[in-house]
Amino acid sequence: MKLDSMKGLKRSHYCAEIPLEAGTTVTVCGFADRVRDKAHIIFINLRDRTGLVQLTFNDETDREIFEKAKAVRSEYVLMAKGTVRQRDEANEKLVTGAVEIAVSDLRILSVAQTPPFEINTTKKVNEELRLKYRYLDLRSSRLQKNLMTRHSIVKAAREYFYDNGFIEIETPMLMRSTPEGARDYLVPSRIHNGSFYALPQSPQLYKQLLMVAGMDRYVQLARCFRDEDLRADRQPEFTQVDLEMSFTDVDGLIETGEGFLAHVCKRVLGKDIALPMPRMTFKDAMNRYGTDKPDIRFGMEIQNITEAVKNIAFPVFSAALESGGSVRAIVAENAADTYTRKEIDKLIEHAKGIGAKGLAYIRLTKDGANCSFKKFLEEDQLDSLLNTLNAKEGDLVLIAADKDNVALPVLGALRNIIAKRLEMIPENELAFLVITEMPFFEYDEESGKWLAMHHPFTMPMEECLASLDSDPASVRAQAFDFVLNGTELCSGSMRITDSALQQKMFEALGMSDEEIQAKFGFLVDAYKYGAPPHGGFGFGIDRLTMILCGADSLRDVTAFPKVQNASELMSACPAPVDELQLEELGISITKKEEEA
RNA sequence: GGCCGGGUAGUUCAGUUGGUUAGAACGCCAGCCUGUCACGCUGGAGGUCGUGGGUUCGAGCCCCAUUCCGGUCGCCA
Repeated sequence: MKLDSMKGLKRSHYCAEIPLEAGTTVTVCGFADRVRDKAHIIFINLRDRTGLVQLTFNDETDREIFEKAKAVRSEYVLMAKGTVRQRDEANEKLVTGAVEIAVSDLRILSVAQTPPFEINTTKKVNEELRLKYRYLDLRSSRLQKNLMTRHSIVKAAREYFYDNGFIEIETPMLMRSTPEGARDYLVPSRIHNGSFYALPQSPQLYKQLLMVAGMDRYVQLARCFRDEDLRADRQPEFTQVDLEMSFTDVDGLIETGEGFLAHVCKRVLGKDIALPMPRMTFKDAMNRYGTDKPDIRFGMEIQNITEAVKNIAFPVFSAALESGGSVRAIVAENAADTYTRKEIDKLIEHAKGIGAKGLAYIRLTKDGANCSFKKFLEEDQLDSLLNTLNAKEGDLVLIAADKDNVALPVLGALRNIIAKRLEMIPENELAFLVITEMPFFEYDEESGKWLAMHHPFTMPMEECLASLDSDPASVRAQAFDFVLNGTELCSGSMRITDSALQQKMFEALGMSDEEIQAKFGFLVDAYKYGAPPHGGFGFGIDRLTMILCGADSLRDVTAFPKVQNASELMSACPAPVDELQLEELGISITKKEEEA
């Protein structure tokens, strides 16, 4: 087919933004969405990123244009000039449904093969196929809407921070590898044979140095990279609203974060968020929800029933108590019908999968209590326990007896699973939560060492400084997380600006002087030249967008996402490179040995 | 690396105890239709049942291996 050119035409309006007044002349362009050929009259829905408008062609009006319209198929790229006309019967489903365009000039700018799947189908097309043809899937109104929401969020973020005195500064994408934390993506250096750059996991060190440099308030929409396994809410490259500010404290940082989120919600959703947001210490969050990122849109809090079960001669309980653990429970209201014996077994299997030795349960059906440790109960003990738990007929009680670092996360995970299953979670609610007083250290069983939970430049809380050596587990940091609907959005902290204290923290982490000098020498040196008190945080824009769009996966709010094995299906990357390229870099590939 | 789920026309799915020529809907192609809007009607084309091997007279179905996709645990300061 001979294609037309745009010559002489210029778009006057986006499809869904044409004036709804009859008689207006408009020129629109886009893709043919659906074509309805009625022999002597043809309707074409024209689609662009704003939406749809109906083009009308009549063989009596203009035979030539009509014949051209007859050739149009789905996804052809069109440009049409015509007159807006009132419809006899409006299509309520379209923004432009009250009118149509009687076309006087039609240009077919590009033809299209039949796409491998329908663009705006209600069917759930296999994601693998959609990712292979990502550019086609991105034509769907769902993904177009998500990307535009993402744009609005980014725009609102820049507005907020620019208006509050933050200046945007770009930090390097090629930087020094810091082996702490996540695995780095490495980039070989051609000039320095055998040496590597790393892609940033975050601009952490650079932004701190910008405070030493006196920039006072920095912000950046920073691309970050982590070479770890993917999840629905984890991509190997992602974007953070990254910032750092001087002459502030934890409260100042949290207020800035709150203001930012409130501004975004107002701008993007038109929603007012009540400030300040609820706060909870890390310890409370663990005790009440078994996680450092609780979803507080529903209850089912974890209860400590250690005292209440003291006199029950159930060996599992006593064993847990003897090993310094506790007995914790959740009460799932009206869950007894859904969770049959078989379903409970599945829950127990899941609990075992995440470290529990088992689970005790009490299922309160209308025929009485079905209790997994009934034979260890004396008279009245069950009633008394149920009373303590505030459990009633129809409820399901799940009990975990173990060390706190097992029992609590297990119940926390089950709490989420059950709530989802029982549809207890209000979909449209935005439950923000700030977790404060995060622990400084985290014990690594594997190496037997204490590691920095956030990062080693985090400022401990002043009252904890004395117990640095004596009781590392109790040391809390001037660090916080923002959580939304059970998803971590942001981590932030005040930084250490005192060289002596920084030295002490490195020592507590078991790092030698040589190690410190080699890895962070430039940072340690910088702080010797005067550093204002400062701190900062990074907000995961992808996750925030995902939640505000109501999407289940980051793939739905990322233009060209990676799949679970970190490859990209459309361009098929990563991919091998030319021998010559490797030679220049002095790299030879050793194939991983196949396992026997 | 472990565990769980999935892969059958272009798409979404069905496919009985292993048994005739693997079906439906949508899409596509052709014809008809002057107000459709998920248009309608008639007809047609379209299949390496993810791949490889095995069991069997016979495999979409059973067994083994493998690959791809998803979820999850480990991992993610």
